[in-house]
Amino acid sequence: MPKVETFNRNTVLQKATEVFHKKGYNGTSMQDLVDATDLNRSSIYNSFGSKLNMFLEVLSHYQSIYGNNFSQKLAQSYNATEAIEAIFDLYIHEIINDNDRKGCLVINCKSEMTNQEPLIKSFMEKNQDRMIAMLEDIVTKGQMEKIFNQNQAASQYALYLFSSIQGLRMTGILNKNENDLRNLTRTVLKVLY
Amino acid sequence: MPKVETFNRNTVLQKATEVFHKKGYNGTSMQDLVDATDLNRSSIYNSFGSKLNMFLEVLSHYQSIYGNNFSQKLAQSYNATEAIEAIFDLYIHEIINDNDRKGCLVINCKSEMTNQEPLIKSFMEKNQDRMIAMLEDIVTKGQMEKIFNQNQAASQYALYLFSSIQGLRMTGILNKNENDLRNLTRTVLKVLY
DNA sequence: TTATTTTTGAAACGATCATTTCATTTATAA
DNA sequence: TTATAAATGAAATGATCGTTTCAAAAATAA
Repeated sequence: MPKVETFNRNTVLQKATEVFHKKGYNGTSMQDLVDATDLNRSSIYNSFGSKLNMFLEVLSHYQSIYGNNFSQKLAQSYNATEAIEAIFDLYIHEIINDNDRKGCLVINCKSEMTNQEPLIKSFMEKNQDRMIAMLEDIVTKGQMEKIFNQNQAASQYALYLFSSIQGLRMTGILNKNENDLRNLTRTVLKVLY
Repeated sequence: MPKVETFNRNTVLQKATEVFHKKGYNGTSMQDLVDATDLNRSSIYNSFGSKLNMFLEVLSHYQSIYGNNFSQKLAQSYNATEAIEAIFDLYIHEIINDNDRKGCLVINCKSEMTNQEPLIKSFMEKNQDRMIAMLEDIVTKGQMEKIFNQNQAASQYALYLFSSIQGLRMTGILNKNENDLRNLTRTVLKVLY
């Protein structure tokens, strides 16, 4: 019966992600999205409902890609040290490859919209919970393996690492010196040992 | 000859700061600024030139207030430990009092505009240099006083602290638990000793 | 082929965007 | 008081905002 959706939803989301990432939510116009996605204005509204709704899908899409990268790296690591280093390594690469200094889409959105859009706020809360749970998992394993010390509860170290990642990502917007970033990471992780 | 500027420029900047802080640069309209400052549209353009120009003045204003707070705290501290703790303490209070989760005006702006506005980018570079210089100063003193270790150069520790502050400020948008934040700060500073 | 359902294109919606214009008001210096 | 120059108010600028509308095109199932 129906004419089926012709465009590839992931491709469209990828294009939309690039625009939102570059210009931010408020800096992106619907015309920008029409131009970037090669979709008709009506098709966007048919498929995504509104600009905010499309952005929320973009966020989830971006998050799931990140999540997959994490899972892949974590699966490859033999112990907690490798795991945590793999994660920071991933961010350092992200920073160095971010030539136009866009920063992190999620962090940018957190600072732009958390206090304005309830749906964004709850996305950020879930994101934070998820990140901290993952980090706490790694720390707990490291502590059980006696690789990490027990000076702090795993949950506290997880919050510390979560905070450090956000700091690293913000710092990396202007400082892309790999030595600096690796040194910074070493300093952050030192407290665990 | 001339009629002199009647409004108080600092008061106007303060009002404008509140709006930009709450809504971000792209989220703030000239109408918002007219409403908030009780200034006429023409007067704003006469006195500030453009929205971007007014925002740049707002940033400087905000920065100078912060700078004064820093100087005051630093003058009151007897050694490097007290100095660095005073700074983190200042941010923790800032976070806890930020009831509507606006975050830090400068950090928000860094993530929103660094890749879009050259004038903002250079402001952020200067801001980073200034912050790191201040932190390096404290670390150097702490190292000379043998309070801090010498495992890393003062400049590297300064970058680490700068990064940690940004992380703390971003984390504080959603997590306002004072125990968590103090614990986080302790963990950050532990590496110095 | 035909009926059905969705996508598409183009135009239009009213609202709002940052900025400009200009005549009027206001306050100063002479 | 009078000449001068800036501040002010109100309206208008053209562009762009997010969103809606609707007839035409397209693709499927029968």
